[in-house]
Amino acid sequence: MAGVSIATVSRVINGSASVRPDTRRRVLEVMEQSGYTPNAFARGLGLNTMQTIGILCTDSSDLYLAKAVYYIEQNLRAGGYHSILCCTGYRLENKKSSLDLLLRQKVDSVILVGSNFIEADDADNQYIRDAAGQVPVMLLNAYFDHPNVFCSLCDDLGAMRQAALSLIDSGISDILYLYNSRSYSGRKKLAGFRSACELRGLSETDGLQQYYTGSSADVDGIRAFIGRLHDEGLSFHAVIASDDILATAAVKYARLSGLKIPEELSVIGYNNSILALCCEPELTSVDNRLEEISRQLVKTLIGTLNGTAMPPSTVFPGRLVQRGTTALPDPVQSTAAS
Amino acid sequence: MAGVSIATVSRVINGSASVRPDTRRRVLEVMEQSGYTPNAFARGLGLNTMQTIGILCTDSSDLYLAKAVYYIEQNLRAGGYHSILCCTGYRLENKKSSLDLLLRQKVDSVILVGSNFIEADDADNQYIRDAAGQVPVMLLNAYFDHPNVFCSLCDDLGAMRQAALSLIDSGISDILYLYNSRSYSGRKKLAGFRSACELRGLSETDGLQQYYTGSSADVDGIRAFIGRLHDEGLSFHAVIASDDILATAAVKYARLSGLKIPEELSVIGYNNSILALCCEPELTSVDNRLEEISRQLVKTLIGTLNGTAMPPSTVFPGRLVQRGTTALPDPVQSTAAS
DNA sequence: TTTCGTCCATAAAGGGTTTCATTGGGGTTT
DNA sequence: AAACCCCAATGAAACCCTTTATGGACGAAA
Repeated sequence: MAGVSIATVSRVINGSASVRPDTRRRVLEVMEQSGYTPNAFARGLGLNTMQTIGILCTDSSDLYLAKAVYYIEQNLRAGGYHSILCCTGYRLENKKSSLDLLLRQKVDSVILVGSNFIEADDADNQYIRDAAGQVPVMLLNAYFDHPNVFCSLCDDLGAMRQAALSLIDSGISDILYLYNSRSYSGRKKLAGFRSACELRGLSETDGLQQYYTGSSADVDGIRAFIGRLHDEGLSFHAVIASDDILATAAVKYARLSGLKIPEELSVIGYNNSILALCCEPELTSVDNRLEEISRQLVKTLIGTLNGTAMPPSTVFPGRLVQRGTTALPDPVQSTAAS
Repeated sequence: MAGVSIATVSRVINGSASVRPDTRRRVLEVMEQSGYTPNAFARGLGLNTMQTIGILCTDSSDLYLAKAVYYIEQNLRAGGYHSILCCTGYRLENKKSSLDLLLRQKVDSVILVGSNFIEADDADNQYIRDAAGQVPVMLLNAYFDHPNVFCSLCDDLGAMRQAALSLIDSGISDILYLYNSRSYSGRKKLAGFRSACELRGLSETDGLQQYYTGSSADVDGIRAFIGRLHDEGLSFHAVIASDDILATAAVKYARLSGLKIPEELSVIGYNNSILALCCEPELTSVDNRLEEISRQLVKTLIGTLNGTAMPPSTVFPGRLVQRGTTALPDPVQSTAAS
């Protein structure tokens, strides 16, 4: 207005139609000196988007998921999107209602992080299909085959199989696989462990798959659990865990039992988190490429929103990072935790 | 419309003016069966708010800050607000531009989490004052005296003083205080440590304040750093660290040097994080009441947004959680990590 | 002179909220 | 019982601030 025009300002802001250079400059000048800022709500109303993505995370205080959220947010912002975070916990009802909340907020898409039970009772996943009817739905580290649902994940099964194979091929055949059955990824990795056993004809080691049912933060409880397994006669010379906390507890168990690591007990964790570095000795752990997975997810999302056809899923291979809790022949370099 | 009215629907939705009960019911009924959802953008335009709070976090992948963000989000959502997350890193420029981004997005308030350097060069804080001119600005665990700026924090200084006093009074006078000088809270806690030394006439122990300048995630580097300090002739029988990672490294140092914990070396960490439980022995650590601080912050925020006059700052006392790395007489109970 | 393009202004959505005016019913006064 | 008043409930319309479709003005090329 101060300058000369009215809706031309809009064209200047959005760079939509052609505006004569000096007109553009004049408008920008006035905008500058008057401190004008376009109203985001009105803009949203007109464009029907506020460039906002909903991140639906079960528990962003979890070490691993927090990193996921972090990477996602970074990439989203770099792509010009805002992230609205929503922590749902693990109860289905809360997930549903939070998702509704986000959709009512008119987010452009929803990213599900740390969603367990994706394959549990398939009827439980109807809410995902419903959401996919409205916006593209992105799944981090989970697979779900449905139109308008996109996934970016690590081949946890393969990575775990590889880790188990490494141990077996180094001569250790009694391996305790430790996981939390409530965790979808824990079960997925279990399949990888089983696969490795079968490949090497160790099917009789089935008895060495144990799940821990307590709180995943109760390190000492986990340690005691392992101790009880041993006392009950279970014999094992290696522990593979579905996350670094469980593995850390195994290391503590070994220390308190006087077992030498890795001579008498090898331990492999998962996620390659900071916990792996806090261990003494440092923990061998599987790096599941969280940063790459996250980046790819956002890349796929933005491509989709721009109308580009994107592959419905991308899978990255895992990577075993060897440190002090194993003595594997494989000359994998030790690397900083991700 | 389907029912009978037009703007009455608005009243029903907002519960603003009085609507006859049966009319309300009829409207709700139609809304239900027609699957009507008010358009969030239009709503925002009319009300000039979308009930959204910006969380400006330096690094939400940090164990401690991730928890902070988590608690804040939980409380905000319980209060009917959405959280838009923005990770800025530690560079001032990024903080400023991210804050602008949020304000342009018309958030109702901004919460700063993990903002170091709050008291560094005061000119650097102008952006906070500017923001406070537009919306209430909330500071988690930092103090800033300015109109429309509200703080909720733990008395880290006092808590650290108390921790140091406990050690000193148990007979240990050569204490190494370990921190990262880039961290605002690390310096604040240093003041607490100094205060304790002065109170007990231990001013000559000033030499025992050491800061580590490397990456805070490089546990082994920190351990080596402590080793060098020792090799250079520094003698200490206790380590107090400004976070649990540093303390964990101290424990690793002791183990590798063959020092018995706590007989030959006592260690106290800070934050009472999961790392404290992963340590062997478990780490004595200061709990700085993150959950309460966060809850109070959101409470203050929502009160302020509702027009209630709120205290500009609330301070919680810290709490020393004693575990295996100290042998203090103080009969404080061991507690689960927060 | 006509035609075509470029640049810009006018005006119509976009979908709610809110003020204001209207209606009607119940209680009070006479 | 009639007149009056007041208040609760509702509808009509202005408003919030952009975007975008439409069309007009103007200059250049044919």
